[in-house]
Amino acid sequence: MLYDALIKNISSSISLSAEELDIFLSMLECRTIARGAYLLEKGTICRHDHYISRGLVKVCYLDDAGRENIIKFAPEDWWVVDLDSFLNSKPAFYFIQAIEETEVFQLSRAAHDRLHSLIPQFHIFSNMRWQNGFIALQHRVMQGLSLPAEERYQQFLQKYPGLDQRISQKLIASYLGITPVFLSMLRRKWAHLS
Amino acid sequence: MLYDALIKNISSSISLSAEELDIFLSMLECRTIARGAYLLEKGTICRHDHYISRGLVKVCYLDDAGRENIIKFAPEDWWVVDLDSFLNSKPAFYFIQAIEETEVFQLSRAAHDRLHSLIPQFHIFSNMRWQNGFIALQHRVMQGLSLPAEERYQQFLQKYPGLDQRISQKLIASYLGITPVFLSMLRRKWAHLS
DNA sequence: CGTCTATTTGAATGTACTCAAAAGCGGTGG
DNA sequence: CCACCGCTTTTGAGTACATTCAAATAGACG
Repeated sequence: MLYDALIKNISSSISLSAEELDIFLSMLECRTIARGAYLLEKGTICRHDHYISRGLVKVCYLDDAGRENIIKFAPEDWWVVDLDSFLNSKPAFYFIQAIEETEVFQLSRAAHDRLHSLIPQFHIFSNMRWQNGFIALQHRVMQGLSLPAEERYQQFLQKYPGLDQRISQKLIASYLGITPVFLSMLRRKWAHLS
Repeated sequence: MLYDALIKNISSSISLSAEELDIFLSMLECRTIARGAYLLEKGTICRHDHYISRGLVKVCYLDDAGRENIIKFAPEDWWVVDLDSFLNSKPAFYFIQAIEETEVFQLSRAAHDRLHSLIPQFHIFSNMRWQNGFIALQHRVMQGLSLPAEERYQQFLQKYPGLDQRISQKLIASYLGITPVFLSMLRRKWAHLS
């Protein structure tokens, strides 16, 4: 069924009754966005939380020099939002763009709030989500500080298995915080060694 | 009073009744640790969540080369824990050490769980804490990827006002992900420019 | 087939590191 | 009070990692 993966996703942290599940599902809007289209544009307010049911998006920001930096990929079964913008109704610092044609279930801020007050279990779900998100992100800070690009690439492969086959090197380089030119040089070196 | 700052800290996200506050405070243990002593040692399980009421600690890990890297400072009024270790009873990857003589209020995992089931508002508090933590950390990932050391230093000053006066350059360098030698060179350059 | 973008390659440059040594500074004991 | 010890900071030289700019090549898409 359409919602199978999402239900499984939610159920890994909380157990909802059939009615509660219905309430939750009824709040979702389904949307399909084309390759290259934006789920969130920089400077606008992030009005929805998104669950990716099919496809792939990237979360990016532009640095002072105008270069695009990818802070996260979200393939199937990932949740994605600009948290600061969503919670605090601030203009988004990040933008979210589809790398492939993507299908999302989205939850508005109003629905999100209603959900938490109607079904307190969702507080637990949110807790899990952001605590785990924090742990994963801390791990990434650590890598960024101490590992050379070569090992960050390995970590990328671990975190997003198979994703290297789905996206361009340019995007991988942007995620790793190096230039595509330098990534290309590394790959040549690796090819030579094997 | 002893708990004033802590109560204010909690009250910024939730409103507790006097009884609830009593329950919370009664669960805390107060502890003083000497300069250089450990609040958490690498490899042991992080059994407490800590609120720093006085002093200053650092959260670090050792990289493959055995170098110490600081991922966060926690001065007065900050909370600090190795979340992954605390939640999942894993051996801690990080260690937490006092830079100055430090006084903490600590909450055991059992107390933490009891608190959340007795007073559901604490779910909201945790949510706030980790969502805000996530936002701040994401900001740090971003810096690590795209900003040069010089601008990371500026961000450090903003995040921890006055802390540069309290700690050695060695520690700042470790937080910024550069060597003390290189930081010293930067400072010479800055002094020359002004 | 032609156009647009991604990737590769090369050369020159810049940023940050290592190693080594000297200088500064704070605390301790005689 | 001074001398010494250990640790931090500074300085210098040489090196490694990653960047920029530019140009050539390869791929993808209409």
